Amino acid sequence: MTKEEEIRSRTRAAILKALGHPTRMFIIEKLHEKPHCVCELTEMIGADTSTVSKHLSVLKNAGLVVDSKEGTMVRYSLACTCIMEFIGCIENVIRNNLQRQLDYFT
Amino acid sequence: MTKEEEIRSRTRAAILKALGHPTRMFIIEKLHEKPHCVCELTEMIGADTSTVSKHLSVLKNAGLVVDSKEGTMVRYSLACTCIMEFIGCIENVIRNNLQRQLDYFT
DNA sequence: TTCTTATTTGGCAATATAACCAAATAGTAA
DNA sequence: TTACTATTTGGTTATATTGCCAAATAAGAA
Repeated sequence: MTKEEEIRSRTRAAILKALGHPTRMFIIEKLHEKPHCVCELTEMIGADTSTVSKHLSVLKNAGLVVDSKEGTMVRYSLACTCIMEFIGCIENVIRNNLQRQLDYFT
Repeated sequence: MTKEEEIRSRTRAAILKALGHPTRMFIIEKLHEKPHCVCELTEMIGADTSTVSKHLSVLKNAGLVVDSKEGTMVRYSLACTCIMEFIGCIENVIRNNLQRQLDYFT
């Protein structure tokens, strides 16, 4: 593994890692529908506001969402629209995984 | 968040999480080129064989790679070909992230 | 300036992850 | 059956992540 390959892998993994949490995946799905503020997302998720804020921070640092101030409220939007397209592809993997589990118990 | 939404997010996150490590991203890239056995990947990565084996296990459990036995050797192949397509999209995010950092220091 | 609302950050504890090493397992050759 | 090679699994330790709570910060209204 060359230094370039390591940096490339590390950089990519950092972004994928940001998506590797249920709450953040939910946020991405909701932002794909339309932009939301922290309090809206917090209400839908049902966790502490600080927890939601931290997840948004992770996504923002990864460059997957962007924010914009509107008074005291911060509105978050999806910056990388191909995620849900990729998720569509992931559904096939999920389906195959479930089928494999089903076959295992049959 | 309904129960369905939670399960959906959790399932998707589990797969994205499997991609959230530099070594596993490297493996995905190499398997995209052509199938490899553990010893080949271990040589390229430079980590312990057991470490590489565990990473492969994570990817296999996520349904992203498949394996096939050939004598004592196990050959791993990419099962989800759209990953590298998504990585292509991620390159834009990475570029934007770097640009943002550059702007910050200028 | 003070108060209110929204958001972010720090601290802490619990949980999860990842690396190496050694041992165990699996398949093939002798 | 034994020996060899490749791979997987268990144990351990260190690090990273995540949730909640409390405190701090930011923006606007009064």
